[in-house]
Amino acid sequence: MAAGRPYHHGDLQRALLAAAVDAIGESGPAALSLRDLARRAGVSHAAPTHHFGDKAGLLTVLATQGFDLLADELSRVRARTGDLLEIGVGYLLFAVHHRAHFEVMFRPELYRQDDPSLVAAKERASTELQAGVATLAEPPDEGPDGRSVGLAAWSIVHGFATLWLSGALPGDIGDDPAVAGRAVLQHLFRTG
Amino acid sequence: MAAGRPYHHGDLQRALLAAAVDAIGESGPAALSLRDLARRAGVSHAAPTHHFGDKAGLLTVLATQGFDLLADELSRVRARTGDLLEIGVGYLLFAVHHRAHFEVMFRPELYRQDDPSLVAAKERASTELQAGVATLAEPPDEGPDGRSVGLAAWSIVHGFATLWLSGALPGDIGDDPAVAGRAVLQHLFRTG
DNA sequence: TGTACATCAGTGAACGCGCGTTCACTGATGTAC
DNA sequence: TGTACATCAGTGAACGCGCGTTCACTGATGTAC
Repeated sequence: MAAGRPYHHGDLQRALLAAAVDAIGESGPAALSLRDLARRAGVSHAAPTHHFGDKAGLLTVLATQGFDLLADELSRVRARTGDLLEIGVGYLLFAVHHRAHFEVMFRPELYRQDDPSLVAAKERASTELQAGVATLAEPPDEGPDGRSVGLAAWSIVHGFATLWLSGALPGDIGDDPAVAGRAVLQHLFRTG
Repeated sequence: MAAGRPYHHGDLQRALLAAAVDAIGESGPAALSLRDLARRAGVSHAAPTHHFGDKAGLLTVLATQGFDLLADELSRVRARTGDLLEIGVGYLLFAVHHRAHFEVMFRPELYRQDDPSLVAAKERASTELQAGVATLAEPPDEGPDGRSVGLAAWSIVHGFATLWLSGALPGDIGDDPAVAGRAVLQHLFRTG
């Protein structure tokens, strides 16, 4: 196999994305540099340009992947449990297990918000979230702000995930985000 | 007054912090450079080092200011209304009106988390938040996770603020965060 | 009221670094015939 | 089955840029006597 490193990498695009996940995990998305990714992938520093054009191009792909992964995860949990609380926990676990993706997804200034694949992936995730809210046994009162229940669900779950990732939560909250999250989320979701 | 720019600035520390707020508002905290701040303050590029040492030093001061401002704001709203929903709206408005401070506060990798002034300011804000939760008419059930009500309140408010700032919320939500926020927060806080 | 001196605040030149981008190139692969 | 050629993927040298940091310096201020 590794007979002196072939000229062609074979799967450089994927390798660079994986390197980006590692690098973001270490120093955050803003500190990302294409030269560093090339180094991690064992490739010349000009190679990434070939695949992504520039940093925003790479992060657009990463964000798109992220929204797709999130939509998949939410869909899976909904099919399995049909329970909004568990869908919320799924969102939380996605943020913790795909931290790099999650951080990029919610810093839209880092990528191309009008990219068609990105827009599509974002809509898939958004649709999934709404479908989750619709599982509530007691549907929200209708009217102009009927959707505010969905925004409340999204807010509490997103807020807990963000606070967890930033390390702002009390130190004795434990290290299992699912357990800690469920205890918190039930205060909103117990109505469902 | 401005007779040919005096050698001494007079209040450079404050001027640099104000410049930092502007710069962060434009490009986020990660893109901050001390040389840029010096330029904005009309001072040589080596001057900031004199006051803050390095970038983390400056951001530590900014984060400390932020936690102090937040504690002040929460305290004021609590004294005026005694209502957790309004305290939540106060938190939201702080995030929107002091966006640069807020963004730095919740990216602890950017500053010195063990700085004594910072720790003190953070504790003030945290204490205020707890006092706010204590205004709930119906106190939460006690036991090991009695504090989870407070974490739920913090999560929903922090999540809505974060989503608002990142532009992730639906476009037709309007441009008044207090109105939009109140509609969402009441789903959690109506019990109080 | 005056003088001497210490301290403080800001200057500007210099350095080395990592970055993104460009460019002519070369090695590898795939396809037409 | 073989050959020619187009296309694609990656190279490595070069460039200019903004950055943080260091350093000897100078202008301004405050204080002791």
